[in-house]
Amino acid sequence: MAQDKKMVEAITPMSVDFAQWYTDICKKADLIDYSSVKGCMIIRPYGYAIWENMQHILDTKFKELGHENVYMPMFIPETLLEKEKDHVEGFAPEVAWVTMGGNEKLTERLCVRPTSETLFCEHYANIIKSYRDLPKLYNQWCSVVRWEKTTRPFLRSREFLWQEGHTMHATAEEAREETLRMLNVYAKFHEQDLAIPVIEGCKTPSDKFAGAEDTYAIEALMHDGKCLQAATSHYFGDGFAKAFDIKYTTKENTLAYPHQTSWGCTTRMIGGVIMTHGDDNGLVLPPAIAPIQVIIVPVAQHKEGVLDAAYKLRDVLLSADIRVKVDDSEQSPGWKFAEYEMKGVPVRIEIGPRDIEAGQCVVAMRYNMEKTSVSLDGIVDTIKAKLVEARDGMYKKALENRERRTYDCTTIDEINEALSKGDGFIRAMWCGEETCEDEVKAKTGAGSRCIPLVQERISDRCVCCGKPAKSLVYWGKAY
RNA sequence: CGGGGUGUGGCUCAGUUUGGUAGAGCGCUUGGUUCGGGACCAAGAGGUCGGGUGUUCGAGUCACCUCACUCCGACCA
Repeated sequence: MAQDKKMVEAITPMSVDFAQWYTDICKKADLIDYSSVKGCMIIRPYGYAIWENMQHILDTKFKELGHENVYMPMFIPETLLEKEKDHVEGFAPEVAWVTMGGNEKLTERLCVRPTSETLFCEHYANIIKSYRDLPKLYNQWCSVVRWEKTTRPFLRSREFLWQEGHTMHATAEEAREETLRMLNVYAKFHEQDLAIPVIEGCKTPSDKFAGAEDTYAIEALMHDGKCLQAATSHYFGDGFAKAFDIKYTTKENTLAYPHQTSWGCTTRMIGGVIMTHGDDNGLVLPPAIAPIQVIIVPVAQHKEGVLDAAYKLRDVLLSADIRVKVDDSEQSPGWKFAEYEMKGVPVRIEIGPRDIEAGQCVVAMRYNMEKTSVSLDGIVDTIKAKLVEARDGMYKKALENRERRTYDCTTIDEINEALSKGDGFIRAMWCGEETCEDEVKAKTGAGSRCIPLVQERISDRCVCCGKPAKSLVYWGKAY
């Protein structure tokens, strides 16, 4: 068996057409189907199970940190959306409107939420009266609508699932801490659970969220060298509080505006997982979010004892809280191998007459396609170790890809030369002027991605104008 | 929103140049043989050709309109 051979003919190879490869995986791994409305996708059970696993990990973490889940309406009256000027200007081009109720024209049109800052603010204005009411740490899981012009499954759909945290704090310091705390939650989730290395950073002023004082984000590098903003966390200061007249009485009996944050991540993360870990045989899922962590494929299952051994093995693993399944369908073993590789199941166990006789089974790892025979004694510990190994191996591979595609540059020419070898992260110094930011993008195609929290000084001069540099910036072509 | 590509059984596509009885492979159903990398044989079911309007004796095929998907740009989670 040649391990480097492409075993699934149905998927367009990455090297031939990365975009096509991506959509092939979305469809062939049964993650999504298209619906009859442009940009609105059907998330199928296998895709949704991935989302549920992501949700569960994050939701648990949010609650540990004191956040409470709520649900806000999906409609925002136009006047409410318009209360914060920058915010409405940022979102107006992509909101969907409801203008009719039944057969009657509404007196005020309703926006289908693109994000819920305004709704939270309206509510907070009603319930925050005293410093004793702070902080307010709310989160909601819902879908939002943004009328995108071009759409792609998970990466850019008109309706997408997400989580939005909205918090209110007595002081700016507290709110700033919260902003970074949640950014870190996202970063850890990506690195630990999704095995995706990320850069934590701050957006440049031109790239900030509409209405935010500071926008932070985590940026990941995909297999093709393009960047993906994987999650964001915003510090709002008291701008919205002022616009929505949210005031509380302090201990000293004075009136003050609270300071606000919001932070979110979306089903786009599934796209990030696909484009970070996937290969020409299909999806490769990190164990933490894989709906099936271990697939057991019985070989010659009609022979006596084979299925029983498979079920027994399943039960042992199940009792150790491993998400495991036996595929006892009538398909051939080869078909099953290919099928679960396409679906990215991290670990496959083959068990047939030869194994049973030897007290063994075959364990195949999805991320590197390695196959080994292991003893059935102590199988739980073996498989647990394999799942850890899968996460670590995937992370290492992704990090190597990022490092291979990260270039330090001090001039525009160097950027262009670096990018001629393939897309990736460009690290270069910046003076802080928007004109330079625009010029870099115009001349190289690489936009500013973020100002990393961990700063280094790779030169004293701006990569564009040559004036004294303020900060190191990551640049790249983005999804 | 600009530029390309594609819409024909569930899926992938041929047929469109030159208008004349709707095709293939895969999948599906049934029966049998198989089973350590997408098995094989036999029989069977399944399509108003994305939608609309027009031209024509006759349209999957020609014209116009429209919708969707997809790729490449600009904008965005």
